[in-house]
Amino acid sequence: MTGDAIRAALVRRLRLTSNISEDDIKEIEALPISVRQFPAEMPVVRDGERATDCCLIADGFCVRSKTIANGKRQILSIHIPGEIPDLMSLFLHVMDHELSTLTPSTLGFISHETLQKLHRRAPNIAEMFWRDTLIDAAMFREWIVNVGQRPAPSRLAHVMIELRERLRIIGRVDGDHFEMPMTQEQIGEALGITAVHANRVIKQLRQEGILEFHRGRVTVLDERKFLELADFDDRYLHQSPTL
DNA sequence: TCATTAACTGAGG
DNA sequence: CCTCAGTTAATGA
Repeated sequence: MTGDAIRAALVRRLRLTSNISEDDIKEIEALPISVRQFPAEMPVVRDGERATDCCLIADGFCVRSKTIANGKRQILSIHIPGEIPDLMSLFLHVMDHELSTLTPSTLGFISHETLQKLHRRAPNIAEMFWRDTLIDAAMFREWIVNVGQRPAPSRLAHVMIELRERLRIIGRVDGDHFEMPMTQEQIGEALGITAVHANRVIKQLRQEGILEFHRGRVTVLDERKFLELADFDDRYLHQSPTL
């Protein structure tokens, strides 16, 4: 995949989630990007590392996570093509968590220097990145509520629906199914439960006729029950651009 | 390797 | 007594 295709992934998302102008699109299309391929389950930026670039996902799924002293890992967020998961490293240079791939991924790296110059030159783009970062924080608040307060089946349904609604924006929901390329171990790490319990929860949703989950693909069988279980309100995603 | 399930255990309501 | 969830272990795809 070329730099052009990677910039296109970002532009596509910004067109759908913000009021980006044609001039600003030209700015983004002129950004120097270095492209790198990563295999599945590979760290991209490690906890404690000093980042010099921000990472734009062109293709693949990534997660942000933290690992505690006893080795247990908490997955904090899931990221999809068109997103810049470590945008905050532009101002918080030393990573306080890890970014890693879930699937083989094509990533574009934009230097902090380039982005800082862009911020000064194009305040509208700076505002869009501000907005992205605030939405990121809103998603973390929702994640905390999810893991801290919802029962496990609702936790799973909520994470699934959030992922689906974000995939929908980039045109990656196909009818009643969408990709969630995670093992049950990883789902457990996202929900704060063991892999065995994640399996029990999936089994329960399957038996209740709500969904099917197989090889990283979710198929929704009963949308009404699914929504009710997830207790999902998309307000926190702030999807429509401010008008 | 990952998914599945049973059996047992304990916390907590 | 019931539900939820961790642990362990066996087995299947």
